[in-house]
Amino acid sequence: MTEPYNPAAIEPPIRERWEAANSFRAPDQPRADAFYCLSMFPYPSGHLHMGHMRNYTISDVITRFQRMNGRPALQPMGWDAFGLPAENAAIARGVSPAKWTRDNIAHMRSQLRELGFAIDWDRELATCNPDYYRWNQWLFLKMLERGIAYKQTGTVNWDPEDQTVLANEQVIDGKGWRTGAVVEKREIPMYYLRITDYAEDLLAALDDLDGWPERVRAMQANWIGKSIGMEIVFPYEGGELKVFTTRPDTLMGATYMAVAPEHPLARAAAGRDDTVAEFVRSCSTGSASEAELAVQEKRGIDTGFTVRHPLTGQNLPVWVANYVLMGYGEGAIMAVPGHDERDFEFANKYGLSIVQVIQPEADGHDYDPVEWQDWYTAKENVRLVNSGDYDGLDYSAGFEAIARALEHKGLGSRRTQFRLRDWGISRQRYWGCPIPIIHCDDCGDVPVPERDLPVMLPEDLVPDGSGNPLARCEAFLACECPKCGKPARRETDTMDTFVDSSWYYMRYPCSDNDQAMVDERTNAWMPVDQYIGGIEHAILHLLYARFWTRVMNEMDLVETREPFANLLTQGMVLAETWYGEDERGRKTWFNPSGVEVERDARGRIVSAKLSEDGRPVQFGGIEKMAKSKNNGVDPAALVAQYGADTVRLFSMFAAPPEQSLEWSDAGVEGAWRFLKRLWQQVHDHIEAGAPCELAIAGLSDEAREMRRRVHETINKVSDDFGRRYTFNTAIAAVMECSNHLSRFKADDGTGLAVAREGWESLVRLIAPITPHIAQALWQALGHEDDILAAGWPEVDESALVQQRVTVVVQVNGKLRGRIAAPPGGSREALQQQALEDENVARFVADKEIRKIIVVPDKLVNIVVAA
RNA sequence: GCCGGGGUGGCGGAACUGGUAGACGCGCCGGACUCAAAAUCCGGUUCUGGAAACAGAGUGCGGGUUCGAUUCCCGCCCCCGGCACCA
Repeated sequence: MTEPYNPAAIEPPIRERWEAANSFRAPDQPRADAFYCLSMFPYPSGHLHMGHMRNYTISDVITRFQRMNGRPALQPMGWDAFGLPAENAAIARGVSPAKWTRDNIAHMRSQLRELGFAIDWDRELATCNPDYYRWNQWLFLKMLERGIAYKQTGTVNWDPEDQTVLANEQVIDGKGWRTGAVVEKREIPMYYLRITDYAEDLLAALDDLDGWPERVRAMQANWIGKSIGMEIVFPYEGGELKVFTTRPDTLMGATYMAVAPEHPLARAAAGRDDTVAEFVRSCSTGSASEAELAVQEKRGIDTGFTVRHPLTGQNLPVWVANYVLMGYGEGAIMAVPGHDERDFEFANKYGLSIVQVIQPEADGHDYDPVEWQDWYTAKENVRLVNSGDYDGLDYSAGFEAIARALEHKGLGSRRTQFRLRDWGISRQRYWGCPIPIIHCDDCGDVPVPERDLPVMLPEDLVPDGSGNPLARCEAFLACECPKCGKPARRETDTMDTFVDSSWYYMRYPCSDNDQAMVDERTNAWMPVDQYIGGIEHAILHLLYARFWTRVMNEMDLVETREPFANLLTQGMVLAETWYGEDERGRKTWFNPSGVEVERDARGRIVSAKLSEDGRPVQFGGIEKMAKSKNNGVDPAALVAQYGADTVRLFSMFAAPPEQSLEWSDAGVEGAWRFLKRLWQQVHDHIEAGAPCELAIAGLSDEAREMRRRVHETINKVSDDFGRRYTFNTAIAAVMECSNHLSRFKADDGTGLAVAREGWESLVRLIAPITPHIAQALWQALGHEDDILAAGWPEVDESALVQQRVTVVVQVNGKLRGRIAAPPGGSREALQQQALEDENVARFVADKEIRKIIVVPDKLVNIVVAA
């Protein structure tokens, strides 16, 4: 009798075996074909959640697949350990962010170990450790020297009650999350990194990133946002107003100017006119986030200033408008309400004049200055009108002629503008990497000398939500000016956590080096062969990492300029939500694990109740696992119940990695059943007796067909793992093949040999997904070695050849029959055979055959007259 | 608002280059085993009609290209991700 599948008994000893043999240690100096497989490192929030579980299973599957194919592989792990949640936990529980974070790391590390991931733990790092963040500081100082880092004012959300800078996330409906006070925008000095100097390169290099999803490249390209246009000068008494436009061809349609509330002209107007001042002030409340700004109502006020049109000399009024962003272009626009939707809306609201300057070449397009139409912004098949000398020109000729006229007058020049802004890295927060700057009354801002690094973050402070505790920590603040030696104060801002995550992958290969940020081992492993992480990081993190790598490359620290050769963006993990309502309609959300569902004969949900007390609950839809809807499923509990392999199997089977994944307890049961069955079937096979040598020549038709299925499966699964990364279909193929193998009658030595080849193949094919059971079965099949070293099954091409193929027959594109034919049959033979099919003949009858389409070995479509 | 993605049975999904829509799994229905239940095994399962053979319909909605469209094109609806201080 076979012992039933018991993961609680088999998994721990197998993990101990791997650990004792140091199986997952990657070499320091890898061979040329070595594979660097990297997952985005987790924020140590407390517990491993399903998103982590999915992410790390994907990278583990890829790592193990590469290892089984003979390539040395590095799969490291670390902790993105600085950040806001630690401060929130500190506020809520009075514990220091350092302790909270380190406890979380310890807990999550043990959770990861229980999942059997092939991680090289010797290289583990945490960004909150001084031996990591000192290199943030070191590189920041290098950037300052090179002018890549600089200081300038920037806008932040300010909570006037707590006297604290708020993250966008902490601003809810324009109010502070803790105080409810109306949030103000504030200008404060900050450090910036000149990512815009790299805009052209970051954009152009996207074309070569063919290992990245097209959608991520598109998002990055749009984010960088290259626009070719002109800088145009509108002169006025005592100055000139500069604007950037992508449509100089519409210059003759400019009827007013609009400047951002922070623009110098707006300030000047506010200084002499209280109404304008009041308006500018009103623009300073509310969130600084762009999404908020984009949906707010367009408002504005006339400054009373006018500027002269550079070509006509006509006076144009200057307005302050809340839809003009100070951070883009010049913070001022020439408004062409006739052909820009935002200007159009604004002009209609405030009664400003609208002039049509574009007209489609085709007839039937009337211009309506009240109702917006899409063609108003057209560049193709249009001519300029109401534009004086430029009438009749098309877009490019108009652009060219107006550009020349402006250049001739010295009132304009061609320019490329990027939407991308420089990266502000200053955060007015405690739990982050200190910015290594000292403020001296005499010498100003002085960089901390390299020999004094790291600037250590005190770890015993407990923030309370108002201000930055560093600003009250005398032990941290007090220092001497490195230049003049007088008493001075440290900078209390810390760095954006995106700095930490911009280079951690270059540190894993050399995480033990206390003399240098990176070393030759980094070059040996970089670039990352496969990077895996959430789609939500498609723009910011990935763009900053690409920028940071370029900077390090130019400092001769690393050889690579692009950090990630291949990118896989995994979807979110979703789950059902269930709620009950009280008399007042307030909802209470219940975890799906405590809900029992009743279904009708079709399988549709009839009703649901709490298993605890039978109270009825309502279905609230499928949503991202989150605390707010209480629909999180704890991977640790499932691992305890089913073992790591079942949880890994389900999370890879339920959806392809790029799509969102719907968690389902019943689906987990299904995965569990499959493993139980596989365990039983392999043991049944072993008990059926010893196979003899596999002699391919004398196989029965059934045995040959069985072998064909096995090798088709090897073919399919290898492609799914190696090229497509569709683990769900790989698993389906293994399941399908195991269904056939278990039914295959292997009653003699030859049959057993075919079955043995099949089971040994399947066990290895599933090993990257469910490594523990695969290892146990591999040993049961008589192998002593680690399955990682067992090699990947090879396809026997000769086994794939089919005796007969099924060809479908359509009449007018509708399926009417199937015929079996020898492969490689001629068109004529297939046509003939198709027409002889009884059902096909019924539909063709005596109708006139117009055409017959034949796709060899696949399909015949007979087109007949209606 | 802007940028990107998605929508296929009761459910998760498959169909990779325009060629059998629904692989695989869940759920449900029926059967076997059992005193019974669980577990396990066998069969069925897109919808409508039909005992069946088979026929008609069907991939968010409306149109188009094609011998043939889940796949390509145009218009629309809904859902999700990002929007620079959540990570």
